[in-house]
Amino acid sequence: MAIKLYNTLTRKKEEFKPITPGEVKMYVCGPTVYNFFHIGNARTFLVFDTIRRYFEYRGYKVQFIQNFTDIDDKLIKKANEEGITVPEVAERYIKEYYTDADALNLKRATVNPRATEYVEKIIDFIKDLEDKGYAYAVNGDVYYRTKKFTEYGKLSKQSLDDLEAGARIDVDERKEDPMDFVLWKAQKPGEPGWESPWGVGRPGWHIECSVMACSLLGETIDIHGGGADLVFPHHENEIAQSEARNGKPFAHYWMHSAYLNVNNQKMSKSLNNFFTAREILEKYDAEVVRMFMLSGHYRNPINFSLDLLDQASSALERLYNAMSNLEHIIESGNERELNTEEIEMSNKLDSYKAKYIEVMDDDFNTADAISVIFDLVRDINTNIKEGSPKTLAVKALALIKELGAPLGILQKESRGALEEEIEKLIEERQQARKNKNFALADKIRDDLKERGIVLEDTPQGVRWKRV
RNA sequence: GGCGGCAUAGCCAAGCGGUAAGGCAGAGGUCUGCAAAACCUUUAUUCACCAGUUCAAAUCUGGUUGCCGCCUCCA
Repeated sequence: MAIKLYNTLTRKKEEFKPITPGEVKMYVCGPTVYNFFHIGNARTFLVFDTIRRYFEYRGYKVQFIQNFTDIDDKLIKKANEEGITVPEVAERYIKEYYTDADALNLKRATVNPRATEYVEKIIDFIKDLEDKGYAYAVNGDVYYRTKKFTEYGKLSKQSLDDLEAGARIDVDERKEDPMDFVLWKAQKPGEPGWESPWGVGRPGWHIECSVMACSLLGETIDIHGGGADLVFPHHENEIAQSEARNGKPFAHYWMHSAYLNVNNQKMSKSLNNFFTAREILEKYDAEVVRMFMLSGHYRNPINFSLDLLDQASSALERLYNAMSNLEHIIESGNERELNTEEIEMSNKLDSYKAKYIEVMDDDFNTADAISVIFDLVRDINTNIKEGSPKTLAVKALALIKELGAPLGILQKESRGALEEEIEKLIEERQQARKNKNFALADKIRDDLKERGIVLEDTPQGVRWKRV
């Protein structure tokens, strides 16, 4: 069975057919590095990280490119405010990006290209557009001639005429058409600039993605992704630039993640209603954040709140409890052969994996995938208990981890070994219980709890976990 | 004005033509020295509303209401 995904370009779910068999070339628009990223940005990063991991899980080799926009008005503004240079601002927030992205357990991209590393190529690209009549220069600025690209609007399903009707008033009069957008900006006093055929200046925003995607992945790529707010104009413009220059489709599939809202309103830096990923990660484990984000479908908006994070945390805990229980079964090590029922259970485990793949193949339905894991866990909790054969428990535990991996959850290391001193205390408590000295037993249990070790008594002996 | 999305239990959320997944929270029970964990039972005759199509609709069509987004930098 093949993976199906929703293509914004066709507004339909389509079967994924790679350009090169077994490979996925994907480009995802990354952050403008002038600030910490917020939890809404994190959603997009997380969604595409999961999609990438899932492709890998299904055996694809994925080339995952995510750019850093390191030259733009906001960086310049920030640099001026802080009295430092634009490259210093970029350097700082790229570093901060990695800090937070790593904390969120986002897999590192194959390449994180930066716009400023591609200025030469950007200039060449714009020159090509100019040669083909798709670009024109005015006093050091260069604009894209949207009217000439007849398919303009095909991604956002907007027609140029309607767009013009709704355009705001502050139209630059040097443009031939209000919808033309800037490819190259002439340098203003105090701004960084690069030499170009049109004078000193810097790239416009949209051009960098066209150029970097093309340079690193080729003229046609498999998947281009980003947040829903990039559909228009950013991705529309990328298509116009790339297809005008290369004369072939830019990306086969366009994928967009829905917003993360606060009180049902888009979280954004301009609305100033955001939480940074960092401040959330101070209070919540990255896995909890992932659990929360992936509990809804990536194309549906989700509302953000601390209460929902708490719910996700409780849900995750249920999963980890099951894993912890399996570890205990494995440690107590019942080596016997599987009986008929257990063989049946072992085979049944495989059916959960099949179901998981089925729902994930269908446009990355992580919500369903998580529910499959919960169904699996309920079955395991019911049918694999103290006294079950070790091999069965090993298989069950491995499966939970396997299914959690593409989602970036349930990968925490096992509990590890206990310190000798604590083992002694547990032993002491067992003695106390045997002697019905429950006061002492409970005191030891409470003390250990203070130290982060929770004890649970089972018929097969005491079970412990770290909290 | 143009384009688009959403409305499912107390909360979150999947399902998108075959008779309401899953999680959180709550209630009762089993187990336990007490706990914890786990399990069992329970919580939507019903999917914003009104028509229609169909043997069959939360799912399709038309309309109504409400909310949100893009068209301007934004993930």
